[in-house]
Amino acid sequence: MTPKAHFAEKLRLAGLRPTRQRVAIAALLLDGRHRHVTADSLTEEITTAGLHVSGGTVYNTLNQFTEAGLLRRVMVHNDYSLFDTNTDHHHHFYEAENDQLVDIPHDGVILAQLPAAPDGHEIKAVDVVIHIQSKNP
Amino acid sequence: MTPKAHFAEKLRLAGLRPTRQRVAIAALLLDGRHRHVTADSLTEEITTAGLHVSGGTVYNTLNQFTEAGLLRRVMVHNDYSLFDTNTDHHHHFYEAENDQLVDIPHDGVILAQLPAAPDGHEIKAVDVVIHIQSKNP
DNA sequence: AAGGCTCTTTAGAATGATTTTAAACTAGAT
DNA sequence: ATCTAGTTTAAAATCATTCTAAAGAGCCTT
Repeated sequence: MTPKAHFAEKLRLAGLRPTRQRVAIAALLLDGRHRHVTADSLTEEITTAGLHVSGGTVYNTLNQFTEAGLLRRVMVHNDYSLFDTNTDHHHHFYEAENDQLVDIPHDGVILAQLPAAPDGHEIKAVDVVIHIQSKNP
Repeated sequence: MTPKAHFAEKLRLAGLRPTRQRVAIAALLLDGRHRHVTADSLTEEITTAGLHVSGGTVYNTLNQFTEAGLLRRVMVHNDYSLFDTNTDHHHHFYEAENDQLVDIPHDGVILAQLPAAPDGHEIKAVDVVIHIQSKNP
């Protein structure tokens, strides 16, 4: 199976029509490497790859991939959106000084006790962000 | 001590010059009630109180109060900033459907094990957000 | 392989929260 | 009362993201 066909199939399974743009972005983001991207950094990657995708489509695609569970949105500040290509259950260190996000392995944080969700609700996800700063002395 | 003097003192202790606007906002936000506000909802409160503070100052003040530790910024989405008047260590339920944020009592979530911070770094804060959704059946 | 229907992409305009600006103002020290 | 640095103001600017209307492309049916 060609790589292109592989990603097209992946998109179909996710309920997304495999357009040229979505396949190209999937090839960049869904190749198994674990990293964090922004609309901006992704656009750079696309350009570097000698391709062009309009800004609106980059945003749409990131949102659609996230909704489809192919990406995960990480909340650390309100400046712009961050997406994690690792959708496995894991948490993050965040260093505000350098706007640096680092994955914490799955077993690095253990939640011994979760509160019950409010009546009529269920837990969808648990996000843990550990804010860190460089030590002074 | 008049209420005004009380809040002025509180601001001085936090390293902020107690201006008319900051004292007014402190009186609204730092009275001990635990709640979540946005720049917008705060502006409404100010108006309801028969006062006026310019938009820029509302934003500046929220940022300054946060930096001074009088408020806490809560990260749940990238649409606008949320501030918590409760600065004690606690976590949140977040229901995206209604953009509803609910405090979890301090002992509701227990982190049994924290990972060590990366070399040369120390942990500044641990934020836990439990995303919830209403149950279908 | 052509037609058609719907979904998608595009460039550019629009939106909206937040920040910046430059001038007017004020808290607090002298 | 006076001075100065910090603050407030209204308005403009910024910037990530979304929206728009028209052009394009999957893909199903002939």
